[in-house]
Amino acid sequence: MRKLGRTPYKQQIADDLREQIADGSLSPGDQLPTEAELEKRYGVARGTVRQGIEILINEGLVVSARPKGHFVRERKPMVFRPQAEFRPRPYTPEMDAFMTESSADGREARQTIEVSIVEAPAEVAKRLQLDAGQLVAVRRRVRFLDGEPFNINDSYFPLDLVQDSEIMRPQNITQGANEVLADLGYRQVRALDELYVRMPTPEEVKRLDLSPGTPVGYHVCTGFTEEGKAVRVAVTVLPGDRHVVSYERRRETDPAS
Amino acid sequence: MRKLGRTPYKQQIADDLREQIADGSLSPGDQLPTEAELEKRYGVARGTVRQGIEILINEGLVVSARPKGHFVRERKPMVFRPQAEFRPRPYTPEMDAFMTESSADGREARQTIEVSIVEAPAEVAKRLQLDAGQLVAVRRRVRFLDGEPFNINDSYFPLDLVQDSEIMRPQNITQGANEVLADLGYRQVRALDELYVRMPTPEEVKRLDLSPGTPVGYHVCTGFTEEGKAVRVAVTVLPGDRHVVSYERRRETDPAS
DNA sequence: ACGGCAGGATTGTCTAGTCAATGCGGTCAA
DNA sequence: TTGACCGCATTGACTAGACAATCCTGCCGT
Repeated sequence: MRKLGRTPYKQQIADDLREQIADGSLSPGDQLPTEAELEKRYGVARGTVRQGIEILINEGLVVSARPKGHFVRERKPMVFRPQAEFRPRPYTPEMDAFMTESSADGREARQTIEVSIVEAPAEVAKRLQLDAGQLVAVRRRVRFLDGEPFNINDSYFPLDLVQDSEIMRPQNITQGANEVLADLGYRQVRALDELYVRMPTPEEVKRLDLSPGTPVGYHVCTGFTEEGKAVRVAVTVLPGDRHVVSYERRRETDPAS
Repeated sequence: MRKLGRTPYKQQIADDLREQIADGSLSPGDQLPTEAELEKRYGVARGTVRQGIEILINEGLVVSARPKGHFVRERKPMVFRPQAEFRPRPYTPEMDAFMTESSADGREARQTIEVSIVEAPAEVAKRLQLDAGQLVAVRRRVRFLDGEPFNINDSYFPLDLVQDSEIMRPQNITQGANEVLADLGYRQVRALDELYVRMPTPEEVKRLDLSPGTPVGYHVCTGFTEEGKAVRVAVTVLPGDRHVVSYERRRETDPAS
C-alpha cells in the first residue's frame, strides 16, 4: 500500500464523486457519503479522504455544512446585463428560451450604500485619467437578494464633478447616478467594459459570504462623455455561482450584406 | 498548543504570505520560503504548512514547481474581445491608456482544429433551437500562443446548414467561418453573449494545462440571422489568468440628450 | 407542551512521522 | 568537452492518531 506510480487515492476519490455528480447519482443538494464511510469504502486514512473532498470543494462542486456533512452544491445564476444602463429594453425573444431559470421574481431585494471620499486607487485613477492620489468620490454598494449578499458595486467619480450633488448622499438614487451625472452636464454616451476572472480576495469572501471554490467576475466599467472624458468607473464583483454576464450585439458597418 | 478558538495556523500562514505578496516583499516569480523553513518559523508540523500554502495555490496566487519550491504566480492577461467579429475596428483611444500591457505582439500564434459531427449537447441544442440528440457539426479549436494553450473554442453549427461546406474541413478558414455561413445564405446580424465564471472541469484543466486555482470564463455566443434563426453557437473557455474580456458600448435610442 | 441540556455524529485542525517523485548540480569516466 | 550517473533538496502522497467545534436529536424535568 506504499507504492505510487498510480493515480493518487485522493484524486480517485475526487474523480469518483465528481463522476457521480455529473451523471446524476448525486444531485445538487444531496449529501455526500461521510468521511468515515469513504474511509472504509476506499480503505484509506481519513486525511486522504479529506484531501479528495477538498479537491471538489475547490472546484466549486461541493460545500461542507459542518457538522452535517458535505453536500453537492446548488448553482442558480442570475443574469447580469451591463448594457441595461444604456439599453433598458428587454432581451431578444430568443433569450427566454434558455434564460428563464435566471430571474429575480419574487425575491426580496435590498442594498446598503456607503459614500466616501478617498484617494483614487491606481486602477481607478488610470481609467479616470487622474494622477495617483487625487481624490474621488466613491459610492460603495452591497446588493442583497433574500438577505444574501449578491454582488458588490463600487462607483467612483472625479470629486470635482459630483461635489454637493445627490451622488454624495448615501441613499438610493431613484433616477440613477447616471442621470444625475447627465443633469450635471456629463452625459455618458460610451462605456468600456472589462471583465477579469479570478479567485476572490479574502475581503471579498467576507463581504459576499463566498464559499471556497467560488471564483468571481471582476467587472470594471468606465463611462465616457461625448467629448471622451471619463466620468465614472464602476467596479462590480460578481460571484461566479450567482451570475451570468450577458451581452447582446448587432452587426455594425456592414461591408457587404 | 492544542486549544482552538484562535485563527488556525494554516490560515495565519496563508495570510502572512498573502500579505507579503500584496505588499511586494514577494514579487511574481519569487520563490516562497520552503516548507521546512516555514515549519521552523511557525513551529508547526509540515502538514499544517502545506495546508497554508494550499490555500494560496487555490487562490491562484502561488504555483508549485516540484521539486524546486513554491513560487509567486505571474499573471499577464490578454484581451478577449467578442465584438471583434462584428466590429473589427480598433479600440476607443482611451482604451490604450490602460490596456497596453495586454498584447500578443511578437508572440507566435498557432491553433489545432478538429471537426466532427456529434449529437448536440443539451446546452447547444437549446440555443440552436434543436431537439436533444439532433446532429450538429462542431469545429473544436485549441489556440496556442508561444506554444502554450491559450483558449478553447468549440463552434457548433446545425448539420444541414454546413454539410459539405468549407466549415467541415479541419483547416484554417482564412475568411472566417462566419463569412462562409454568410455565403451559404445565413448571415449573422445579431449575437447573444453569455459569460459564466466557474472553476474548470478536469478535462479543461488538461486541455489548457491550467494550474490549480485558475478559474475560467465560459463564454457562449449564439449567432442569429436577420430572421432570428440561430445558426451558430461558439463556446469559448478562457483561463482567468490569461484573459480580460472587453466590450465597448454606446448609448442607443436616446430618450433625451 | 415546552425549554434546556447531554450526547452523538460529523467535520475542522493539527501532529509526527514514512516513503515516493523530480529536477538540478556536481562528479567522474570516456 | 561531453555525457552518464548519483546524491540532495524539495515537494507530493499518505498513515494513524488526538482533540476541537458545531449542529441536531432526543431525553428529562418543569
